[in-house]
Amino acid sequence: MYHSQMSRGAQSLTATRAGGRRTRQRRAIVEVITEAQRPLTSNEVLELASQRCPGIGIATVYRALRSGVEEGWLSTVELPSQPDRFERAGKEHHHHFHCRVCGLVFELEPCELRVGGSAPAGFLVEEHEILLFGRCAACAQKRNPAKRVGSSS
Amino acid sequence: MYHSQMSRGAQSLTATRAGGRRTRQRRAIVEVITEAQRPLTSNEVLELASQRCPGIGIATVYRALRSGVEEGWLSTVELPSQPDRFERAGKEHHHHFHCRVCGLVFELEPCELRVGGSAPAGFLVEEHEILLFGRCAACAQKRNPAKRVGSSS
DNA sequence: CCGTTAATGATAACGATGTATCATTCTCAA
DNA sequence: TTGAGAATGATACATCGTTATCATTAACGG
Repeated sequence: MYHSQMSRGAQSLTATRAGGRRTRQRRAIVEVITEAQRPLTSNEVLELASQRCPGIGIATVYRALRSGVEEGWLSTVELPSQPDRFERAGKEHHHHFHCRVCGLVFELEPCELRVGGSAPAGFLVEEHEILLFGRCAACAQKRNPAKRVGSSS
Repeated sequence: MYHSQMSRGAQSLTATRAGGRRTRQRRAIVEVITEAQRPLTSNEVLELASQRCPGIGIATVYRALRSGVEEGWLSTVELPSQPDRFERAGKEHHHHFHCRVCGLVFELEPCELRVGGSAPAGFLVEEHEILLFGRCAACAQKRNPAKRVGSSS
């Protein structure tokens, strides 16, 4: 083990491949995010990825999410008083619906609203965010009976 | 000091006044929030109230904010990745503008948008929130020269 | 196959926000 | 005026989401 090729892999390659090594963990993470039809929290990613890749750790999830955002294929969905969620980047401009019953966040149809004019004079609107809160279809159905509208007692 | 009225204030009054005792601190807190034309964070409240009431502590601010919300005269303004802000309750339905330069949050004009239809079928929209991000008038003006729009180098 | 070294997983540490504790001060009804 | 106890201020503590540390594992170019 101590001859000729000691200096083999030394400083040979400079481009280790954009996106890093293809590990089971990273593949699982990319898959669950791609297949989810809604933005996922780090914990949701962990749980889903664990099914395909048992033993995967939360640190790995955070690392993959962070580099995904840096590499540009992931985008962060921030809602008030909620942990960050992540979805694939590059979709059409859209907003989200937060179900207060099950806590899931859903994507809404692409948004063509122009809100520039709603700010006071002199204000420069660079971006807008619209959030809807309520019950998703599943939860609205489940809870409907309990939600009767004020018939006397 | 140890006669007749030992049992005076014992369990005499049940109604200590809704809203509690009128202290300098609470008065200062209510004043700064009332006078501010925008929602304030706990720290902003602390700083502003400190001017009228030197030595006031952050715990007092948090306590007053919490009971203000419980009593109903204060409402919480939550934006993504931001600490809670507080404004007087009871205003017309409105939204907020978050200046990315100075970080201040401003109230927008009352909102008459109806967004019920934008959710998928079966979804029940109970509330909506609109956020604008950009530069407030002051910051837009200050930074304008630096913001030139892509004239070659 | 081999070695370099990036990636992993367990977990400690972190920063931010907010709450609990507790001795002291101050309000306010009597 | 008085005193019960609400409110205060200093600060310890709790929580949450996330990042850093570090020894171990494993991807992959040669």
